[in-house]
Amino acid sequence: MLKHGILGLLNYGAMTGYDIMLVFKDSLQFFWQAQTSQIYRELQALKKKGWVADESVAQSGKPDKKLFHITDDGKAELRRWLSDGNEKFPERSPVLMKTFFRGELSPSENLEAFKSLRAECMGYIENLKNAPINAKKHGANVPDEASASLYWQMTIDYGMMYYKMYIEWVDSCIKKLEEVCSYENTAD
Amino acid sequence: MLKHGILGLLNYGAMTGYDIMLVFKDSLQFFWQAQTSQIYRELQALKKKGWVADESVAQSGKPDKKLFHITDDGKAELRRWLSDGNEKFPERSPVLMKTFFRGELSPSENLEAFKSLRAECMGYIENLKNAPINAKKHGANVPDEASASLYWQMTIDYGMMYYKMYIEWVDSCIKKLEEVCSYENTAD
DNA sequence: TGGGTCATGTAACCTGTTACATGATTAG
DNA sequence: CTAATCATGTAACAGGTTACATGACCCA
Repeated sequence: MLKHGILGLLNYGAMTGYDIMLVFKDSLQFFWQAQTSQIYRELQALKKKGWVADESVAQSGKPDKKLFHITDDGKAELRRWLSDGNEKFPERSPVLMKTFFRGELSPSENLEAFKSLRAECMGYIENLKNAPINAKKHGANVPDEASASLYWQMTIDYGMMYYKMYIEWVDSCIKKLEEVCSYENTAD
Repeated sequence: MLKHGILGLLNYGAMTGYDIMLVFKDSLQFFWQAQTSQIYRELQALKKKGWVADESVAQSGKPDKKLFHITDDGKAELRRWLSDGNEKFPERSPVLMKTFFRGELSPSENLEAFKSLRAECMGYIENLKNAPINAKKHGANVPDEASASLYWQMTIDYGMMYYKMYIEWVDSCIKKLEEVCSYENTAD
């Protein structure tokens, strides 16, 4: 998965591992986070497969950097991946896994957990609002032609709809738990 | 993650690896799928940590089975995990990763991909509607007291809201692509 | 007699996480 | 002088995937 993400980024232009890390942080982090160490490892794996090639570039006043660019084989692989059907569902959710078993804890403990989850989601929405600004920071490394930015916008739309739905769900859980907690209090 | 899911299930009662696999298939598969081989491996790991214990049970006309049950240490670990804050966001989305790079393919190819994604989601919704029925198939292995089923219902609610949101999103993508495709046709 | 269900796993591999390690320049 | 930024990685570990392997019973 990460391999193809990197391939897709290099398809926009040559980049160093460090550049790729920055783009992930600013533009893809809301649906995929990647560790720096993993990016460098995947870059080596991609090179071994012949999908990317690199050249060292000396810089004055900065350490040398390795510029990676996509090869013809890499482009072919990128297109193969894109054409190769949809990714399988469902996506794993650690949050739901925990929710499923919350019967083991008290309603008031769970209520607190959902409240903090809500606050976290609000933060992510704020973050997403800055996505268009973030993307402009590295103009060259991110799609700017109309066709590419159309799809980039789709992912942002998804993020917004997703977090809004998430907050609605969390609110419905909070409501249910507040009811349970109020029964408990009146029973005392 | 899987470790704690298994621990949570065993907290409802003793089960074999095979039982656990069935519960995953019928009740948790919409937010977590687990391979049989992985379940058996995790069971061994859980045993090594002293969180579960097993006993062999001979059966007439069937192979022997290993019944696993949770230990006191296991219960303590389950509660520790539940109390230990929320799982980190965001969850990874392979579908969004692919969407991001679709500029490389033609709008009509992408339109087809979204249409098949839509059909897939509809199937998942139908499946989720059967979740309550599926859960009854293994009564003993799934929560039935009011407190536990409250949380189980929350995960189903999430699933429903999630897939509805997903279909809305896919529809908005389809609409955008149909516009682009119609421009292309009139330009010919 | 062939497929489904019950029942258990091993081995190799791939992907992701965490911790550690280095070193120069530049801005406050 | 110190923290941030640019720049590159290694090692160990944890978690998930795929393929393979076995064996008995039951039903059609």
